Amino acid sequence: MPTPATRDRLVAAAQELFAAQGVGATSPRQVLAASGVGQGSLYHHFPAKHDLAVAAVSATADQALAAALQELSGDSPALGRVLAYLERPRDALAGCRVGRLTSDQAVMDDDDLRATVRTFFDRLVATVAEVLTEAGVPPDDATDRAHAAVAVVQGGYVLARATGDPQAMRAAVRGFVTLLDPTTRDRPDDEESL
Amino acid sequence: MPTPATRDRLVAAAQELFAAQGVGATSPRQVLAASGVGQGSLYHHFPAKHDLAVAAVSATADQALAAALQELSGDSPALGRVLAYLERPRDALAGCRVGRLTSDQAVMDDDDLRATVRTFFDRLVATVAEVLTEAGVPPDDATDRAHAAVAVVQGGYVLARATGDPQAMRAAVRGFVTLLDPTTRDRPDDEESL
DNA sequence: GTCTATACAACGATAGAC
DNA sequence: GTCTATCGTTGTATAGAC
Repeated sequence: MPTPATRDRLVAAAQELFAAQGVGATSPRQVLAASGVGQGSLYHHFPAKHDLAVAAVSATADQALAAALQELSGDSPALGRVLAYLERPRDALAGCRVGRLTSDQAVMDDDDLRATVRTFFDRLVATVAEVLTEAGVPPDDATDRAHAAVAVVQGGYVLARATGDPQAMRAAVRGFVTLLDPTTRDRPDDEESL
Repeated sequence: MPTPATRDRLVAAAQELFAAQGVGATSPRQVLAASGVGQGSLYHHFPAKHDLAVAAVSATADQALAAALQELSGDSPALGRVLAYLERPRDALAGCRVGRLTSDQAVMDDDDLRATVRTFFDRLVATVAEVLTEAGVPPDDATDRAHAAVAVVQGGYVLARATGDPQAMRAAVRGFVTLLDPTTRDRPDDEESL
């Protein structure tokens, strides 16, 4: 299909709008305007808003999960990979594109969308737990710490958005990392330090 | 004023609806229906939805902050007070009434509402940091760990809602607590254990 | 497959009687 | 101070020509 892929333009526009304002707060009309497509085309490709939302949210979750799994895999030391995931530079003020969906009523009321969000976090936490186990943490502790690690990042987004300060997320991560791996205390901060 | 306080009924109904569905997703009409008040009464007390939202969100934030500060103050050992805050039983699937507002576009687009949310978290984090300092943690670490503690709770809400499992929040808190205070490892779990 | 035009409900807000 | 009735706009979705 050599077509300019109207469908892909719609999905991409929906992903951006969903990330910026949430699913429930984004209207099909806005997606049309942002993508430059006509009314009928949208409803040709996606019979209802639900169908567009499923396509866009799935794409966003897939992309986010792939990025995280990328960081968590590899041959470098296991604990270092977890630290890399925790300390990855993030657009803290924008919030997590997947995590934010948990307070979007339009998402939680839709079985398909809720399942997508659930799968993302189930896999993310399970992977972090595996890597921590590989790092020598006992399995039970690894599961709890994996939950804590993912929660610190998600909560860091909340704090950063609430206070309007991206440093709030960095402080939260730092507070957790220095407990998880005390040897990081004397390490130079390798991120932008503004 | 011996009146049945129509205004209070409106604010209370708005608080519940905001907690359940968010601010942007709640219409004045729903507040009317839930409170049993007439159209004109709402707009008599609150000229616009913004005014009702400010009253309801402020009340919710005030109540939530008072509850947290209550737990964090007192004469018991400082570290124990932080643990009490972290481990307090929470309705994890409902989400944080204040934290969830950070992904509500209607809130973030309103200067007054955003300021209310910000003040809540600024004060909460500052108080946790003070108590940690009182517990003997160096000031810099105390600030980072306070951010981490509040973030773990907020992220615990996200995980619990995402997975549909209240235990996800408990796992996240446990993962953080055992790092923050290793002596808690051998402690019996004093909460309801499903 | 894409477009313009339109339908119908719910939104936030106002008017004006009581 | 409270009510019912209504306004103009935007939401989701459909109709039907091209």
